Amino acid sequence: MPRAQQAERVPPHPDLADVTLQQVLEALVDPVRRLIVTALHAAETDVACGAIDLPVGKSTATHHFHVLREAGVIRQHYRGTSRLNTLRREEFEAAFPGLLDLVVRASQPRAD
Amino acid sequence: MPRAQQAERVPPHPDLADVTLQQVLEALVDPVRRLIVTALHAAETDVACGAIDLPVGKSTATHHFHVLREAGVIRQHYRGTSRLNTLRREEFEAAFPGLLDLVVRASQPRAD
DNA sequence: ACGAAAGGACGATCACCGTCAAACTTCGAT
DNA sequence: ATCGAAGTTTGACGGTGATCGTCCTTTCGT
Repeated sequence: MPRAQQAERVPPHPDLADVTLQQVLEALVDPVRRLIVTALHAAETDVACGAIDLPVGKSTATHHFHVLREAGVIRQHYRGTSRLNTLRREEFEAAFPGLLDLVVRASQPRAD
Repeated sequence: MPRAQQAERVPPHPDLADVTLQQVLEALVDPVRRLIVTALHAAETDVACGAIDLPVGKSTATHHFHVLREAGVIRQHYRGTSRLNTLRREEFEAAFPGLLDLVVRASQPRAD
């Protein structure tokens, strides 16, 4: 095992051109996953999985992050024992304009 | 039974302000329902349920139209033995901007 | 009045997806 | 070297929703 220089292992991320609307809708239809999206949107920097408190167990959380990553919604990379997450804002917005806004907006208390 | 003048029975339609993003995403995540949306979008006038050919049986189709109506996506009214459907374009667009466009756009062969 | 056409209601089935617990892996710190 | 923290993997379970077939209802033609 090459002890290289902290290779910052990166799990596979899809090209957003290869992500289908079906995938994206399936990803965003789950309330827990929208919670994650909302939290990441509010964050200024990368956020570790455990830093977002979710109403589900660890393994389920892992699953949700996985789904979001495969749908091109978030980007993940390791740092130490943590996995940091970010929204793929611009990219995603370009591919599915308006969608993230809808999710974020719906999470806010209606204050018209 | 009052033989009134063809009362054009109308099933209950939700106010779009009462429709949640959750509902809408659940409605649009189904490919068959997106097919319906696409067909209605392409149509110039109201369309009967049977006029859209779907890869499912009659009762299933009825179910899908029901879900779409409850999610505020379509409007339905009877005419004779048929049930006519329309998209609630402006209303829906105002409540969930961009969503219908995403669905319609995704249904078209990628012709960038 | 009858029959056909267009839907709707109902019950059953089936597959999938979210959930959890438990065991395992990695990395950092002591 | 060891321990703990943070995730991951795996397998099992359960609920929900899509689907179908069948039967019922309504309305239009004739």
